[in-house]
Amino acid sequence: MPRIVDKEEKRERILEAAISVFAKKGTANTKMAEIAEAAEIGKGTLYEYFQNKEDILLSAFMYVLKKAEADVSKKLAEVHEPLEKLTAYILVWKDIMKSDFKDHVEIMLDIWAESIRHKEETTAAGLNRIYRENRLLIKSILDECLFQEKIHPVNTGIVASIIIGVLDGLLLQWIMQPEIIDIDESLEEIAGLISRGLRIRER
Amino acid sequence: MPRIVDKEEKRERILEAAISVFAKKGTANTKMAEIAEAAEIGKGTLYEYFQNKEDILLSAFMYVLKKAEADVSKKLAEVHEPLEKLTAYILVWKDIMKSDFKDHVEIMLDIWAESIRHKEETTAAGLNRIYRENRLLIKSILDECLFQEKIHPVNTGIVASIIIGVLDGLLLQWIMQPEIIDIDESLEEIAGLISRGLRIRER
Amino acid sequence: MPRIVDKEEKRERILEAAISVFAKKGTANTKMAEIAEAAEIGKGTLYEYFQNKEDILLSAFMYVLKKAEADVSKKLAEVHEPLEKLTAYILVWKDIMKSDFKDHVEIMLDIWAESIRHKEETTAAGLNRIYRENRLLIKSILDECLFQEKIHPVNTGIVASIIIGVLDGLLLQWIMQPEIIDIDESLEEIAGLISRGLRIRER
Amino acid sequence: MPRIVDKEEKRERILEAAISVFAKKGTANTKMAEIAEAAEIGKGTLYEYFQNKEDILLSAFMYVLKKAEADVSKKLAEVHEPLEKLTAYILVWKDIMKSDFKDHVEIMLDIWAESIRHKEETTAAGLNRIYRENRLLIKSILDECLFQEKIHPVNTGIVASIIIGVLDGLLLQWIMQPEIIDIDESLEEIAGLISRGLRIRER
DNA sequence: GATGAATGAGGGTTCATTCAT
DNA sequence: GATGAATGAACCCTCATTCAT
Repeated sequence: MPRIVDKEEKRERILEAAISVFAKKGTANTKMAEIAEAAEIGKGTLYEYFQNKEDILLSAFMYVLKKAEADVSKKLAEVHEPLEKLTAYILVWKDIMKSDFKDHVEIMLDIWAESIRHKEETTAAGLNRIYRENRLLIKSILDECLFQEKIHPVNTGIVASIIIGVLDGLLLQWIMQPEIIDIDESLEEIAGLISRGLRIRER
Repeated sequence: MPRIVDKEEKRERILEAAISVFAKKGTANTKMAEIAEAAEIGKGTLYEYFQNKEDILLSAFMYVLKKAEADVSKKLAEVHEPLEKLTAYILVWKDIMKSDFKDHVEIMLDIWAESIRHKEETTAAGLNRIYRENRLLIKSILDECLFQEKIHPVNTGIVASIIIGVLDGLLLQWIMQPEIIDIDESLEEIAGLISRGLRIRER
Repeated sequence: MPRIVDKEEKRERILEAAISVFAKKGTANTKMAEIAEAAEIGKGTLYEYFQNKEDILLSAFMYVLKKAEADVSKKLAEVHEPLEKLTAYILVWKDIMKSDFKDHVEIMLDIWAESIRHKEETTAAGLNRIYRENRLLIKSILDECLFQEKIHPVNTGIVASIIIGVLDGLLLQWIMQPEIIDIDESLEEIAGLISRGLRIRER
Repeated sequence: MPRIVDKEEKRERILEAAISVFAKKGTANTKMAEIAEAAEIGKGTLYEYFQNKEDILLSAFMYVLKKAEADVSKKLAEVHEPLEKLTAYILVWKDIMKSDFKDHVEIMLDIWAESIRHKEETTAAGLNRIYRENRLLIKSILDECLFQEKIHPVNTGIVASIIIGVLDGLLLQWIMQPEIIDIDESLEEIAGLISRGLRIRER
């Protein structure tokens, strides 16, 4: 009997190696040989675990998102008051951003760019699903706030997009100019703005 | 000196052709031959006007930004009241987004992604300069608002980042899912949020 | 010594699997993995029974020829009159052609092509031996006919080549356009032509 | 203006180089780099004239056949008596065989083998067309012989197949064992056999 | 003995760039 | 100045073979 290998675990090891190379070189400039070298396996072995480069890229992307999603749901489950949930959501993203996600985001940009062009295909579908799910999540939190009369009446769907948008947008600026953007202070300011903009002041 | 005008004009014609191909295919998947064909010139001629592919990409990028910048300054010059300026800024971007800029943005994502990796180089420098300038522009508007006691005391630099961020972030979502994001309504809601969040209510 | 029998039998099972894959895909396009799968064994096991791909190909070829040769000698042994032997020879080949040999021939073409280039090597030697033996077989039949004054005086060696040639040639056409070539009628016509061309009419 | 090139002529130069390499190495073992080297051009240039390796192979094949076809029709045009036409047909093939066609045939075998597997595709279609056309040509000659009562009544279609078959079959044997097969004598014997087998003896 | 995970040499193809005309 | 024919470095992927278990 041949070598026994935990295929799933090795697949993840390869993905993590791939992600670090993608992040450093850019997806288009990353050679299969480099991924193999980073994963400390032979070039050919990559093809035992993935169909081709595209498949590695997509898988890396999904891998990153799954991890982030897991973080988010875990943190949100700890909070119950809806307005606090909103704040919690923003703060989880702050943590994710400040973790190794920073590297990951660099890949996501490549995939974003690619997705925009191939709007119908699987990669784009994955990204779109993520956005949709996050919008729905935030919208449901906002709806609950609204139901409990904690916030002014607003189009909660649109505000959800806006909240996601501001997180993405700040992330971009921070990635490009980390020395200029103070991510902690910025996200607190956002939380404040949203509070003041949305919350009904109790007297 | 008509020669020079001709040269410059042809360069721009090539850039516009390049942009449309970049937008359709993605910068990495765009071949020099395709740019040449779109510009209705010979492959070799490209090298009379640009040093190499990289140069075309960077030039295309700068070309797009210059146009957008010109739009912004023209519109802002028409308004004088600082809070209105803020609204005007947002609305100009709405117009830019809804114009052919949509194609351009798809290129910018590629360049964004590339810039993030080559933080020190010219391309990234260009992008960073744009962000810095826009942040400063908005900050100065906010500072004026503050000086005139139109808004609550906030860290105007950070709020500037946030405003740019939310515009970028919404743009991304809109590009990917134009049928879901209502860009007009969203931007109005943003204006509202910022108003309510910042403005000092006169009695 | 049952071990040896098992080994030999497994070898043949592998060969038959290999032949069916070679026939379907062509020798050059057949992968070792495909042979292993068809033989329902592991890839590595192939190398327990054969030195390498080349060895499998050559062995498959020899295996096919041995079976055909056995058929021919068995049938010829049943006939004794020399002119009838000639007809019998042709008819055996008709049966062989119409059996699973059709698949086998597709392999032989590959080997033919390969043999032509490596005229000195083993594969070619095998093929040449077969041709030589068959020519000699037919020549001896013809010589006997001649001795018994059943046929006109001809160069029996050359006529032997011609008879083999026409069988090969028809086989090729039939393989390629089975719906156009009626192999039964054709071979009967050949028998007729040879008869009329060679036989001395008794009065 | 760039280099001016007779594309059609260069294409043929490449084909002839390709044929000589195919003949020496076998189609499957021939590397694009080798073809390029033989044609004294760069590897990339091959792709200016052909879509891919397959295309070169098919084109080489057609090129060979076109030349042979031209030879045949030219020779047949010189003869008018139908029985002589038959002999002429056989003798032209003898000449073709003895010319550089020998190399070409080695390629044809590869294509034959490949065609047999891909019965529906273009390569096979080309080969089948050639066979059909040659069968029809010979059949029409035989039909004329029959009409002029020069030969016994036979199924001319089948006899046409047989004649082609015997030429192919002898060619194969001759290619593999040129020192054993005397192609001149063999073809004369064939002509004799056909004569005696078909011709009505005038008294 | 049997296996299939691992490998890397090798080959087809692409494409930015050059340069003769 | 303009062109596109020519080029070859570079890269993705295949697959025969090895070898640890």
